[in-house]
Amino acid sequence: MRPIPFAGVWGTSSSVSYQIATEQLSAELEHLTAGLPKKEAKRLLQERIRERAQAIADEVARRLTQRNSFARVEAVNGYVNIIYDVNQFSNHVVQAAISEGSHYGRGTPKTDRVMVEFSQPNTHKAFHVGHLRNAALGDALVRILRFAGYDVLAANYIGDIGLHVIKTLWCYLRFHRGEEPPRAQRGRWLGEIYTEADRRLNYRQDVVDLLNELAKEDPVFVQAVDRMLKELWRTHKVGEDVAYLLGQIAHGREIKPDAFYDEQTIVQFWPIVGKQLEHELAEARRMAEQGLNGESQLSLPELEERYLRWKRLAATIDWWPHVPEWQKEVRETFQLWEREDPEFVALWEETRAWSMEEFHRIYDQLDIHFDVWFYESEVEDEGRAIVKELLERGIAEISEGVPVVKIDEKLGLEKETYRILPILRSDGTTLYSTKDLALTKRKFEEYGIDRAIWVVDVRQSLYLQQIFKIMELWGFEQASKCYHLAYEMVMLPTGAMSSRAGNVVLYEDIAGQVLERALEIIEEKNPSLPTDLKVEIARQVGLGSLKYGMLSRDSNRVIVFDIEEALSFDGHAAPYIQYAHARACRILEKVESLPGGPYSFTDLVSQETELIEQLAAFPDEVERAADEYKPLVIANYVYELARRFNDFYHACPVLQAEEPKRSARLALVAATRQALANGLRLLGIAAPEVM
RNA sequence: GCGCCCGUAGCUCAGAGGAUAGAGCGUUUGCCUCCGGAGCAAAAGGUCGCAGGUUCGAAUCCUGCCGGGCGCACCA
Repeated sequence: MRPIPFAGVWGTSSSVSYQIATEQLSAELEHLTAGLPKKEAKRLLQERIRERAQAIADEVARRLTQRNSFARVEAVNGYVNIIYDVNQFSNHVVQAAISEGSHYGRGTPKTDRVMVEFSQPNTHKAFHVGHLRNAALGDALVRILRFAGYDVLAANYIGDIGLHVIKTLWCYLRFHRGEEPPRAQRGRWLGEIYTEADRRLNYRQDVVDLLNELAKEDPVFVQAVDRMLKELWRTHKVGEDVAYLLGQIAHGREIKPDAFYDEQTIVQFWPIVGKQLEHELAEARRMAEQGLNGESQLSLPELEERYLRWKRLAATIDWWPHVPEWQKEVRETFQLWEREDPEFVALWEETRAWSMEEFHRIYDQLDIHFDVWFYESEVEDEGRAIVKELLERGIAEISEGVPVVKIDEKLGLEKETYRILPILRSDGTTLYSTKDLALTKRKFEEYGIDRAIWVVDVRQSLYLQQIFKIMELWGFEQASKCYHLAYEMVMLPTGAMSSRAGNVVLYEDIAGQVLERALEIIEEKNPSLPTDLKVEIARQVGLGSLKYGMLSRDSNRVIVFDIEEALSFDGHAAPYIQYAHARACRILEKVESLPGGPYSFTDLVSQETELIEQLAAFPDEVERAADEYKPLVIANYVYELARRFNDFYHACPVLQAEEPKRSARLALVAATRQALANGLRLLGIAAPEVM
């Protein structure tokens, strides 16, 4: 049984006659089709079943019509369609939406308590559009589950300690001590320090990665290597390292960052590499101008990209000799944290507050709220105790000096599935897994939850399954109630975001642009509004649009974030839906009060029936979105509702209509406005009354 | 090597085993004397990656292949 998929009729449709026909005919057809070629037999079968299904449907429809309990019962293409009374049905839907108001669509209260952990930003790092996808998704999920009737706890888990924090603070102390960023910029400033730290510490690897790629993919470069190395030898006399480089590149073997005898080799070699890349690029451009294919197998954009990478690295080639010493300093800095050095802890607290201030500002702006705040720094000790316990109970063991859980082995799995998870560093410092085990235990023991949902990037999929399995091995029954809501990453047209490579779109930058654009449009469309209202509406429209872009795509699909698209408020986007809402408000504003029901929904045109049909679907869609953890369902729903409302709006005058049509249409507008507002609210998107 | 995800219109994406696969952007053409044009109407655009299978019926479920992305021991 399913709704009839035709606009304008309401009822239930059943394909049961197909099943009956198939059963009835199966024996009979076996000998009928005997001896026929397979294809023909199949066609005959299909034909007969269709005929029989139609006959059965006719009979069922005839009998149901005689009883006369429905408006109409018909048989079409073997389906039995039971059609309701239009006026009754419409009144039921419209009056429900009006009388239930902001509760329209709500599910019955459930006893399950669910915790949704999402957002999880790292302090000392930048909040970018990838984090926005997570926040929008998690927040919408919380709102939907709540509306569906669950008892929901929204939890945030701040990454306020870990290697990234240590690196940032090392870089601060080493290179930026005493610098004071402007107050509103402190969070971002820390993020930049982190990027710098990361670039410094990975510098050798980045240089070597580029060399290895060139050796592997650029035959022209490989041909020129001999000459380049001779030049290096002639000018700087670094014999052993030249031999090493030549050997590795000639034989296609990987160059290792720490295999050099002379700290200066790469420093001297780098400009020579640059000259070669520059030469290759110039050559390729010259050939392209003449419309010829160059000798290089790489495309012009690839050559350009490589040259740019070289150039970036060349700007700080003096870092090369220092990298090992910096790495050592970072380990020492980690010890300051482990020893709880008071001065260091004070610095950590201060800088952490800088990031938290920024996060709170962002959450306020986005209208995202949490019931529970967890911090990684709070579960370190608990985590270490758990590792000890797991070791004692034989679930964990020491392998190559590292405490690990060999999950497949413990579960008795032959095929490698969950593999091995380290749960503490060999030097005793904690890992993400150490802290996550402690946190998960706390969720179940202290919050009494029945289900735990993690809204986390799909790349951590294996990792989270490992955590869940360790909880199971440890004896937690709730392990089976853990669920990872995975979502794909946000990429840029130029590729994956990477703070080290310097191509990250920060949330605050894009939000700034979107707000500015939204304000411009309001200024143009509605110049007479008071300024602070314009600003507020710009926020609602701009950020709504940003969120909708994140929610209107399936979670397991990569989003390529395109600034142009984010700044466009036309078509399939939040402003379209908000605009429909504002229009509805405008009509309702013009009547003193909404006439009471029942209304006369007779002689409806298709735009009216389609709108009522969509209105009626809301409660089911909420339930489905909650069952499947899919805000996308609601995103699609509200768009379709707005679309049908716009069709109605253009086809059906409301205020000018004659009674009783006028009252019925007014009620329909009011009901639609309510459903639009409720649907948008579930996505965390505001429904402005004017825009 | 093992595992997960994606492949639908020129582009970005919806699509709950069911009737004629839908939107937006872009292109072309119309619509403000009429509740707000961030809108509406119309045209054009499809071997639903390929090949098998299950089914009365497959974009949807199963198997294999092709193409792309991601993950797999002390990052988070």
